[in-house]
Amino acid sequence: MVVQLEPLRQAEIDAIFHALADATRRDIVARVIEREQSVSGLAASYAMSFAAVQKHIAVLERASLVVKSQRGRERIVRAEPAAIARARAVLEHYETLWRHRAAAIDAILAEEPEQQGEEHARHRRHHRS
Amino acid sequence: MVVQLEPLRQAEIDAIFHALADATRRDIVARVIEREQSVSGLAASYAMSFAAVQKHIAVLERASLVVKSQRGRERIVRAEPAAIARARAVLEHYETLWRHRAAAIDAILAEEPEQQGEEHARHRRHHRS
DNA sequence: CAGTTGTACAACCATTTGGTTGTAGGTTAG
DNA sequence: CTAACCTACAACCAAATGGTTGTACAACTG
Repeated sequence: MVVQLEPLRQAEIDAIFHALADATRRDIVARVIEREQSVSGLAASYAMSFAAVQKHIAVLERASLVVKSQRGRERIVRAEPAAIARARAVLEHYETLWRHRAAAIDAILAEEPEQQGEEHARHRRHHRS
Repeated sequence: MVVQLEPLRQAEIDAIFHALADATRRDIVARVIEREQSVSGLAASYAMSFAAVQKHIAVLERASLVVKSQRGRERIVRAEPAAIARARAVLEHYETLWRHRAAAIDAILAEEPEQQGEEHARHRRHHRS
C-alpha cells in the first residue's frame, strides 16, 4: 500500500529546492554547516533586518535543511545534511534517466543501422522548397 | 581578474533551484529527458492551460534546464543536463563542507581529550535548580 | 485559397514572497 | 528587581508567482 506517498514527497522536494533558490539562504546553510550559530549571530552577517533573516531561517527549517534548538535565551541553528542529500538524490535520478536514454539511443543506432525510418530519422527532407 | 563573478553565478543557481522547486516543472524535465517533446505535446499532459505550461517551460529555459528549437511549426523542448549537473555540484559542495567539518571536530576530540573545557563541553550543568 | 494547428504574448487576478517596522515575551546580567 | 538581550510574531507593503483568457501570427493541411 504505497497510497498517496508521492504528493507528500513532492511537497517536501518543492520546499527543499525553494529554500535553496536564494543566495542568502544558501549562505546561511553554508555557515551553519561550518559552525552552528545563533539566529542573532547569523542575522549580524547580513545587510537586512533581524526579522528578515528570521524568515529565511524559517524557510530553511520548513524544508528540514536546518533545525533549531534552544540554548539559554538563544536559538541555535544547525545544518541537517539529510535534506541536502535528498535533493542531490533527485538530481542524480535525472542524471540517471539521461544516461539510460543516451544508452538506449546508442543501442538502437548500433542494432539496426539499416531500417531507421521511424523514430530517429526526422531529417525534414522537404526543406520548404 | 575574477571580478564580479559570483553574483552572476548566484543568479544562475537561484534560477536553477527555483525552476526545480515545482513538481510540474520537475515532471517536464523528466519527460524531456526521456524523449524530447513539443510544447503542445507537453501541455497535453497536464490539467492546466497551454499558456500555463508555456510559462513553466519558460522558467526552465531561463534556468538553462531545457532548450527549445524550432521544427516546422512546433517548438521542440529538450533537456540540458549541464544545468542539472551544476545544481548537483552545489549540493555536493555543501556535503563536502559537512564532511570537512565533521573531520575537524573528530580531529579536535582525538587530539586533546583532556583540556576540553571551552568549545565542545556545553553540557549546561545547571539545569534550572 | 481557407482552415486548422502550434506558439507567443499581453492583460488580468489571487496568492505568495521578501522585505520592513513594531510589539511582546522569555532569559540572562547587574 | 530592572535593564539589556534574543527571539517570536503580527501587520503592512511592493514585487514576483502561477494561474487564467484572449488575441495575433506563423506554418502546415486540404
